[in-house]
Amino acid sequence: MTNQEIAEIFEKIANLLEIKGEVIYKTLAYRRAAESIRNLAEDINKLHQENKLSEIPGVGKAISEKIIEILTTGKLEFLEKLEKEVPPSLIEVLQVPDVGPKKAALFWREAGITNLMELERAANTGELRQLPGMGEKSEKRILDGIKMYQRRSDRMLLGQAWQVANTWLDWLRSVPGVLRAEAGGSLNRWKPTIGDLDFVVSSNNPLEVMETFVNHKEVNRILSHGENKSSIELQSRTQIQLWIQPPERFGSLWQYSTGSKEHNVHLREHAQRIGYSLSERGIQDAQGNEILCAVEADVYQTLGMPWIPPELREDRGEIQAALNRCLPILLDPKGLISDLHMHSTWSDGRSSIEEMALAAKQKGLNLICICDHSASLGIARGLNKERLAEQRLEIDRVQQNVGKSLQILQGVELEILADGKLDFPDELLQDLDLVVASLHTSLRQPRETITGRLLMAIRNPHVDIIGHPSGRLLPTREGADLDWDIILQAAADHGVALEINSDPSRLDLDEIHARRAAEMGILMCINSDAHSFDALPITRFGISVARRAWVNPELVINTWPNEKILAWLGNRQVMAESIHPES
DNA sequence: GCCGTTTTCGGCCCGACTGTTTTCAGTCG
Repeated sequence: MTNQEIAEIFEKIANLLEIKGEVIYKTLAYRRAAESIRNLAEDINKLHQENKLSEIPGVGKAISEKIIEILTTGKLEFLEKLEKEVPPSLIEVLQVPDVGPKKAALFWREAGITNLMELERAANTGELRQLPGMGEKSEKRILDGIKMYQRRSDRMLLGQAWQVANTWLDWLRSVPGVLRAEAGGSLNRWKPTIGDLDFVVSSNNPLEVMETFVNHKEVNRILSHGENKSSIELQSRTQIQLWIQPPERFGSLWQYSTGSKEHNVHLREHAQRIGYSLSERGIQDAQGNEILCAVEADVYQTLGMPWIPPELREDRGEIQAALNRCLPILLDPKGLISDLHMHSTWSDGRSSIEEMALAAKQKGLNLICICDHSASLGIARGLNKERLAEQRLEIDRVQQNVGKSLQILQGVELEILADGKLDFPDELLQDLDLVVASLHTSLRQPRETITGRLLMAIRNPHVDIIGHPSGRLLPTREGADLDWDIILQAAADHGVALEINSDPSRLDLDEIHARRAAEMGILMCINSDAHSFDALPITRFGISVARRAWVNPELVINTWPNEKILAWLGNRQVMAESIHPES
């Protein structure tokens, strides 16, 4: 049973209890526990063995007993009983916009509705409007909501979301009356996947700006329209929300809209403890005096702490850290000066080595490494020994052309084969400047097998970096079922760097494991894995993973000067020569 | 059900918007 599966069980309990009408704080407790289990870096089975379940935030006596029951018996009597009381198919009804626990309970108890299909039928026949508190408009809203739910678009990937968002930000900034426009929500926190887009605007003419916003030419439907807040659905099905406050309240608004919800709840609890009340409009002290916050830092300062960077605002300890004045130092988005994994036309890239090098130089990088695929990845036209030798000549030629400000290394993205062997023999590997070893095939092997494959790569002294370690593909394909305790320990023991692959559909290591790796002092490497020259800037997304994972910049080898990287590689080379892998 | 710089009991975040109501409940972020 994985952390994810346990978290889902508690989420389900929370939903069912809410419909049942249990006191709200009990359901909140289950939801909070689910969220912190989802964010755990360590395997919950291990925490159980070590008797540390109650150290998980939000997990007390009752919930840890339930976790133990699930882990030891594979089921939970409490949930089974609950499912007999409240039909679990009602949870789907909760997914419909404007339907929450109270209405779901009303539909179920008063009209016998237990699933989405029955809800739709009741709305179509006009049965819903007969219920107390319901009317014609509510009925129509629910029908629309069901349609929206059924055609809902998947969460967008971060890269695509920023593209769309930048277009909207440009437009918003051109609207008369807009003094400032910024992205809020999960986008501003650089979360790997984004649901809706959130924007915040400062303006002294909110009505006028809102009017322009909801009449934008791409709007399909207006979901809500007020003075401070409006929400629209585009023809593309993307939903956008806009908040507006005057400039003197903009800091509070931006802080509020950036979230996360959990961060804000925790922050408000803290505010309350020290005698303040916090909202998107400002802060009130105990006497009811308003403290206006024009910038976000004012909000945090009033509450007795330094400004917390948005990427940290997930309620994963950042508020306590801020209060203790020990927020982590985060990687500067401009701090990457090398990129050690990119492709070229020599395998499946679309740009020549020269084009990649020129773009890298233009971007201000000091060092790049061309890592085309090794032979066995046939679909990517992987290189063999002979073509690698030819490629070395080409790299030397390009190096001459681009000059000394950019150093070009020759590496390889080495295939870890299904049986755990590496695609190239050691003699070939030792001639390369750098080796990135990656899994691309047979990712669904059982945990022991696939962990063993990766272990063999980590233990090979010629391997410097493990590329996109889990192999996940967002938003759909989960990563391999790795035993992370073993993998991370091996990486630490062998001084191998783990890649944070910047491709928006990978972002792998993910932030959970990157944070754990950082705590263990493991080296990491943020690479573009670019397949064309114009993809080099995507390292910004890899940087966001490192920031969200609290990674100390010193552990990120792309922040090192060339000499330090070359010395690190050199040391590994010496180690490799002194070790006989078979002995 | 959880939790403690006021607490081991008694609290537990805040405001905007909508629709159905004549003052508020429900939902959402």
